[in-house]
Amino acid sequence: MIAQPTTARIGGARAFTHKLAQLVTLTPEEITILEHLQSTTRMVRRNRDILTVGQKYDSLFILIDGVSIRYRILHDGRRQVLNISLPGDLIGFPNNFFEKALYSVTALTDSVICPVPVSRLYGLLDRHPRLAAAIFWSFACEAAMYAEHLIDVGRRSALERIAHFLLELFTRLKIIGLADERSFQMPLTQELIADALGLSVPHVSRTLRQLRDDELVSIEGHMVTVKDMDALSALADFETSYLSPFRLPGLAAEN
Amino acid sequence: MIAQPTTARIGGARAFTHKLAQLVTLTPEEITILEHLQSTTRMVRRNRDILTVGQKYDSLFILIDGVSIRYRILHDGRRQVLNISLPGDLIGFPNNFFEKALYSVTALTDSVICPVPVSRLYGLLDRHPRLAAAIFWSFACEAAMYAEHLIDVGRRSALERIAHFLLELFTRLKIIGLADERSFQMPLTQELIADALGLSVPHVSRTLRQLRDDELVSIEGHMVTVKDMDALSALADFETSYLSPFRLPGLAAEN
DNA sequence: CGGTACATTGAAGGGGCTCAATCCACGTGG
DNA sequence: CCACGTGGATTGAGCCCCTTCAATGTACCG
Repeated sequence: MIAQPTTARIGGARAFTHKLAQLVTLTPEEITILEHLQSTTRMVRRNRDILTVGQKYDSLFILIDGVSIRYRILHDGRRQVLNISLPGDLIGFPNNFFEKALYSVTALTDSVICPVPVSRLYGLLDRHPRLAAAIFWSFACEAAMYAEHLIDVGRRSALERIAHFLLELFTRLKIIGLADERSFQMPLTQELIADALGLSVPHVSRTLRQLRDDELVSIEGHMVTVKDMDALSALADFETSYLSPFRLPGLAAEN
Repeated sequence: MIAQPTTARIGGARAFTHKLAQLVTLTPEEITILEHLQSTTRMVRRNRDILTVGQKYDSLFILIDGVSIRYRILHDGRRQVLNISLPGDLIGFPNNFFEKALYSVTALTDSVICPVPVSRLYGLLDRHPRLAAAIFWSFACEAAMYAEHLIDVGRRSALERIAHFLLELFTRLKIIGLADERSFQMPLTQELIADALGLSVPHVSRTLRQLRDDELVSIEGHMVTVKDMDALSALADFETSYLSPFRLPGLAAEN
């Protein structure tokens, strides 16, 4: 009833630059640097690892195109999806700051990524602090998503949880121009939604049905449409401020 | 049976410097800078906010002494504790990177904090990149704790969850010198443990009893002793690598 | 000595799980 | 063009882990 990852790509080459540009007014020079950062890309096939747990990495990756998940599998096979990366997201935090990657990251669709050596980032720290700070902010934003995710699984009912999940995904897709006014393509299977939200697959199915029965959303194929944004937001205790730009303290755009 | 926050302080004035020193070999100059950073401290009473949701902040805070929690309360009163800060931890990430603080942080014990203006941090970026990177790493470590926390509430049973929680707390306290070889003082009430792990208070109580009955831990007053580290770690799927220092890519200590 | 805050224990109920069958869409090959 | 295989979604029955509600116990404190 919902979705399965297809080979169709989701994303756009300018998502990363576009996201940072919302944070600080980029100078032409900075834009050039960013574009240059993204000049060498790599293709990753669906279901292949972008990062593998236990490996050592010296680069972060900008996800140019595609959808990927970071996850952990417990000894008995239970899986927890930790987060979902969309085009324009940075992959590898906090993995790359440890001796060995703590989690695997797998591409759900054929994807395009762009490696960014960490040494290069440290170079940015020096010479382009505003860019570095903007990247820094994107980590803060990711941490905020973690927090909301934690509230989801810790204290929200299945119905609230899925409502919140749909709204967050919708909002993130909209920010990068991959959602319509009120609808979007669901990039995840119900099994992945279950593993992200700490639910079982049958219960995800039942809960989605209830959201439809309550006329809060409609689902046709992979297309999810928010029918009553206010009611859904109220149900989920959702508000967008943790996803949208915001400010860089001490770093007002000088121009 | 377990704990309640007392007025007794937990912590030590050098915890923050000490933690960073484990990351990079600090030069005397860098140590001086760090100590200078922590020169002006502030007292916060038990049950007072260190940060309040919705407020605007231009500083991070180093927690010198005491224990605090970051949390969110939903409209109907359910609470999710997002993380627990111990002496030496930085408070205010990611809160201070948004226009308004997303969550409140409350002191559980009388605490000593030290404000660090964000502009000061950006100054560090420039002139002392190794220090800045070490601080940066502490954010990565916090993100890793978020991830483990998410696995706790998403995919671990109550027993596994509490086992993991105890081990993480034990390990963190040990790193800052506030735990013995196999035991530590529990700084949280069962209600706080419940709200951190997405459980009810009675079930926390029952589950702790089971851990005692199974001879995995013993609890006497506030004192928690790990009786069988291996069994407890196996139960919880716990290993310390996400908590302990590790490496700063591209930033080997030059001396 | 009574009050407050926290912990413990029990009984009953429910939300979500497990297990299992069925259904459906789609792609592939004969 | 159809048969079949596969991955995913749906639905149902029964159960269990954990919750809720409520009472009791206990330490500490003014």
